[in-house]
Amino acid sequence: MPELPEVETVRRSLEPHMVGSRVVEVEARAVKLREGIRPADWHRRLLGTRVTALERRGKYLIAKGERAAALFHLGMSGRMVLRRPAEPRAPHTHLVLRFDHGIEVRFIDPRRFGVAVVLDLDRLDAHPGLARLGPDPLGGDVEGALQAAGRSRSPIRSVLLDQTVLAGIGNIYANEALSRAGISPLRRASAIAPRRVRALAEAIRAVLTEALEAGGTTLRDGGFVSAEGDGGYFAVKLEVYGRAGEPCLRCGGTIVRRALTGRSVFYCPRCQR
DNA sequence: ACTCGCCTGTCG
DNA sequence: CGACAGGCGAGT
Repeated sequence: MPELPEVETVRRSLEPHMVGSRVVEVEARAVKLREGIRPADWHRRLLGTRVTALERRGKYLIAKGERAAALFHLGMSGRMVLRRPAEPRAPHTHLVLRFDHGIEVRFIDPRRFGVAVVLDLDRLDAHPGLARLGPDPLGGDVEGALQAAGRSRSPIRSVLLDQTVLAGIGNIYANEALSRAGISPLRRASAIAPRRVRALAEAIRAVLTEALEAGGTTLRDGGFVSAEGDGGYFAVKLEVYGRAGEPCLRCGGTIVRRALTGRSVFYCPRCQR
């Protein structure tokens, strides 16, 4: 579900409630996620710790504590929410951290593709998910990253989903950036002229910035919400994602959907080449 | 560089 | 009922 704008939205909504606060109670279920929750780790190493920072790297969130760090990834269906202890638990609540101010942070993940793991502070960079992340599209050199990947003969959509190239882009924003840049998601990365690579870099920055300002993309299923429970309203600005069969906003032609390596691409065949 | 598997939920 | 879903890594 969550890509960079959604994860950053969650980070911002959690930050004031986590940073500077102390974990006074931990409830952790031994559940198999992409990286499973080990309750003993959470109790031994995070209970009693004050959180000093909440950072995002790509689609990962890192809560740094005084003695250890907690690494989260929301996978496809993960959520982190702020709740009062008396409020009922949503199904698939796998981890609850209660803070000294009385509010709980709950990690919920029905499909269990997420990550919630305790790490040594000095071994964060050794974590396989973090070690090979490319630059952040909002802070790093997007054009340079695309140029470096520009020899690839893979379809450009696949390159944009590669987290070692740029960290944080998922299927929605890959499709949207390509729409804005007028590039077919099926085009080989190596066959994009330099000026169009520049346009794509700008489109990536723009779409992620606008989506973040909108508080992320909440589709009709309402799957994504911030930790405060708010949906984002970028869905109304989507040009192609989820719009198969609908008219292209530019040329009036029909948006098509097709499978590419198992995942959908959406594009206007007339506007995107 | 693709395919598949991991899971549950929702929509047509 | 099948198709599909915002991700990712193992295996080939």
